[in-house]
Amino acid sequence: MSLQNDLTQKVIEAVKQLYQVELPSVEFQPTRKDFEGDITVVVFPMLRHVKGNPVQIGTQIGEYLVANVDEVSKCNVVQGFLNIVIEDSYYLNFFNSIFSENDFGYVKSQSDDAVMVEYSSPNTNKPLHLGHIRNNLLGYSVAEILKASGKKVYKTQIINDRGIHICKSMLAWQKFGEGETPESSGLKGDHLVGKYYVAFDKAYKEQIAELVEAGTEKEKAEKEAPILLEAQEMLRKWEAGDDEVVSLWKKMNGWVYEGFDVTYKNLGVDFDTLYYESDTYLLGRDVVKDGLERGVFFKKEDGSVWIDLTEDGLDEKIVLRSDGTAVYMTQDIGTAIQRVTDHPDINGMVYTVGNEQDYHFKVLFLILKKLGYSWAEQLYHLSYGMVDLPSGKMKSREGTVVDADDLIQNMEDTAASISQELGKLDGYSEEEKKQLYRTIGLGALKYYILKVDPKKRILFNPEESVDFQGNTGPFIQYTYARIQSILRKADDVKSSAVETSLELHEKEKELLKQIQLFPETIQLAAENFSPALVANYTYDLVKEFNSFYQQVSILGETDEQKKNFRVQLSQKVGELIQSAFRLLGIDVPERM
RNA sequence: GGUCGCGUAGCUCAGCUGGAUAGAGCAUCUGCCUUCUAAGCAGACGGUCGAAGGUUCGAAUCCUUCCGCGAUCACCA
Repeated sequence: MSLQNDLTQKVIEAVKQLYQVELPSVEFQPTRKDFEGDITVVVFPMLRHVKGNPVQIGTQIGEYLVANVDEVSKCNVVQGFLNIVIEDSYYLNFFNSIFSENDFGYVKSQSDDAVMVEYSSPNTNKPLHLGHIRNNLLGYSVAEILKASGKKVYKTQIINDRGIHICKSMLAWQKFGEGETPESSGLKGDHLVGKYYVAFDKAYKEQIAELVEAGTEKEKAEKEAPILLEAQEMLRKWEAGDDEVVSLWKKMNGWVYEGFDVTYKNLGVDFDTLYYESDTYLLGRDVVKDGLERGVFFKKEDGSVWIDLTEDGLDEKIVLRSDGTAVYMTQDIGTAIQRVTDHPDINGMVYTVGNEQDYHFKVLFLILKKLGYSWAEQLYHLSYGMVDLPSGKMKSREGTVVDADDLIQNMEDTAASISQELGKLDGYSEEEKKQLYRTIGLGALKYYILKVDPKKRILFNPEESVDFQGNTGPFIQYTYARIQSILRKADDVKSSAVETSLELHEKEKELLKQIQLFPETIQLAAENFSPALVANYTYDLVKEFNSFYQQVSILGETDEQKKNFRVQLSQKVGELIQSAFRLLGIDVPERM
């Protein structure tokens, strides 16, 4: 029951009365700041149904609305735009109706269907970096937004714990590690394993160079370097279940998981269920065999199995090797089906994976559709742009990465030094301060990443670092802290309803309009899988509040009614900031 | 070469699926702290929305072509 719906009916009614024509719809937009009014009806589209000049039509409709709709106090027409002024009492009524509502804007009833959101899904041979951070923040936030829009959500990740990459780390550790453990070296587990991944690559490159020196062709050398052959042998042993290899694998993966857990905790992300590639990599083969019988797939002479997607504008794609083993695609088919088996209420999945895999997911979704799964219509690849450095792509092997743990620490340090300079934290214990620096540092980082459209690539310049002023997380957190300060001083916040006869200040009215937009913002963000919409909404809200705060005295107001309303309004804005930021996984501070 | 994505102020980004004079932040410059937190507010400066056509009363937004950047086209994952 929004104002717009009401007005739509009234405008249709007006046109029917005036011109005996039934309009299919009415187009609205917020009134531009330079004109008087709150909401604007665009007259132009009506010209298809009503003959006449737009100004005249607008004027007549406006007169009708003023006469027949209580909330409309006056109207004016500029060109083909009918600007409508809404009564203050309408906004005050709206405010009263939501004031005591918790989590205003969230849909509280939960759908029966569930959505599974996959994100993170790292390899277990190296620590997480800035690219993973974008992935994690996006996935987590989209999951929270979907929840707030009324969906049941499972958060998951598939951990790529097997394959040649982890064997490389294992082998290098065996060769050069001398028994080093996280305990013995004090190194975080994932960093320790990553160190040996880099060591492997170094040794591998040296061997290639030696072979080339001795006259081998480069391409051949890359395939025949002894250390690579050893790693491949190790993978074969792992697949055969060799005790020694498997136990080393378990040990080193264990170190990595401990390290990841710390990073996830620092980032504030979590998962409901986990899948491990070592459990799922064999899945999918039966499905392919079944699909082969049903003619979805076809077999080539060498025994490999393919799907022909040329009619869909794609190519042929392999789904089973000639030796009968699974490829990446087979696995993903199997895993998807497994997930629905495990959680029968799933009707839809979101895969948070970089845009370099656009093609893979296009194919995957198409295959699942062709296999006839009803839920295959509800799959979405949350594709995001890479995070690049000024020097180019990040590469773990070459050490040109922005490490996740380092970056988080960095942000906290910056927050700490700014905070200390400002010196507003008298009375805070060291522990409280540390907590606050973390809140602000992470707030800056998370907002910085989430405010941009997922599709766009981000160029991250470590030198310039992330801002703390302007359109940033700390700016919004600061506004929240200010509001809390007011609320602490206004010890007697009345929860009683506000008199609807109050005359609104322009800034108050703008704030109320912005508040009204929150529910639809959440829905829009959910439909578009875009945390950026929530971030930008919050920024607009906060800007509006700061402007209000600057121009209007809250606690200094002598009229008790007005003062009480302003305090209540501030409180509500604070709550909104908090719940919007919760959707982004960002905390808000009581002081800063 | 085929396919997909991106291109808006010096820099970083918005622009609600076609509406009025394209908006913010950073940077530069100017004001505002004996009054609720100046990580703030108010203002100035800054644009042929990559280019050219087309559709429309109306285009940054939709269509076509071209240019630039990126990704992808593996019996790797």
